[in-house]
Amino acid sequence: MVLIAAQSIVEAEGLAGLSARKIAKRIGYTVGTLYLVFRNLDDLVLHVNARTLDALFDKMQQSIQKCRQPRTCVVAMGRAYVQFATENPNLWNMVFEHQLAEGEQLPHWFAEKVNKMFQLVETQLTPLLENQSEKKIDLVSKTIWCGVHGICSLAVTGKLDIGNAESINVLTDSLINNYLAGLTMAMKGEQ
Amino acid sequence: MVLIAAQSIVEAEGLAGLSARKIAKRIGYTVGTLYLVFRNLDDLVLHVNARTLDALFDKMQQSIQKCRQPRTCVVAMGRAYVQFATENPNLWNMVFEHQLAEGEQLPHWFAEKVNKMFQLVETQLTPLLENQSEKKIDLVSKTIWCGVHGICSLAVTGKLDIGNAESINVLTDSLINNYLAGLTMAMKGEQ
DNA sequence: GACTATTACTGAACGATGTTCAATATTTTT
DNA sequence: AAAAATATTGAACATCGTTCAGTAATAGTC
Repeated sequence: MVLIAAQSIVEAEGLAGLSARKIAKRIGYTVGTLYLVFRNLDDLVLHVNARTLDALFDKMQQSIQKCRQPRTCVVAMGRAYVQFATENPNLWNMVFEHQLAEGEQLPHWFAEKVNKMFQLVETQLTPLLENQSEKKIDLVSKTIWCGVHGICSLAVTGKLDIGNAESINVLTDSLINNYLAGLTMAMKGEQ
Repeated sequence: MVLIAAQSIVEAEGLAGLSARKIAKRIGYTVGTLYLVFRNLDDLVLHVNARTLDALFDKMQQSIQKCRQPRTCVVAMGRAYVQFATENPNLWNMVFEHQLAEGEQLPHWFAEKVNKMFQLVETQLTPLLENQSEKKIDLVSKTIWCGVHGICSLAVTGKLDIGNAESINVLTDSLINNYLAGLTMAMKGEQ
């Protein structure tokens, strides 16, 4: 209940519009009750973010059902990521906007969710980088995903004038396709 | 005075640690005075961010003094961007973390500063993409810069376990070099 | 059904936040 | 010295996250 209420507030008003009293009012309870369910607001936000990551993971998994080649699968996942971010800007943004207080650190189950998503990318990339070390595969998937994330990030927050929704896809396609092209070319050169 | 005080607070404690009263105390004034200088805290943060962008621009401009080839210049700028972000994580982070209230929108002089930085990248890329349209050059420079930004963003905020400082440079180099390699290959194929 | 133990929830309180503005102090001009 | 202009204050307001003694509701036991 709390999470659903918090989620809909964030969807409408972003992290800045979220407050304990607003959540409580929406579910018909008082503020104190929230602190019987969650340690504090940080903890609550973390759990909303967990749901967002789960939803994002599902979208990305769905996106690779119909593709055959590894390269097109990675592009499909990139587009799924972009689509999710642009369709749920406030929820997606909060995952990265939110920072824990000085002493605190991310719980392990949160890092695991992020890792699970990376596995998805790595799995697709592995056949493309068959005779490469695991370290190299890790490097490549992180590079690609950081890149896609950067495009989303600047587009969604409006810090960079990227243009309409389609031009975000153009950037993403360009990034993934050319990067992978350059990479496979470099691999052939090594052999 | 206000900006310098605010800057040093953000450097030490991040945007979350910044408050009007804390700035006032540091410069020996009371809160009210701040509102005679800036419209509100958003406005103040915007001006701190402007200084950060100026400093970043300088670093990037310095970084291309010693390079000859366009490709190595772009890599040098990427590394300069990464270095600045990792050396000034809180200041750099605030530029992207901070969001204006619902109705407000970024002043034009802020967008211009961002644009000026992009010009730097585009200028370096132009000789590499000689017979390409301006639109294409724009696409390429945005793709590269979004990518580099994504790497920095996830590394600095700690959302993704990237490892030591040097491995960020490895990611950046990999991104730029392979992307540009794939791109120039595709261009040759077209001719 | 009456009594107890357990759980669920309240709402007032605390300190800190951004923001405003009448009142006061300081400086400059006449 | 008086007047005008500028600079600064500090108390007030609404809102925020967070806590916790106290009350209400439920479940369990005899």
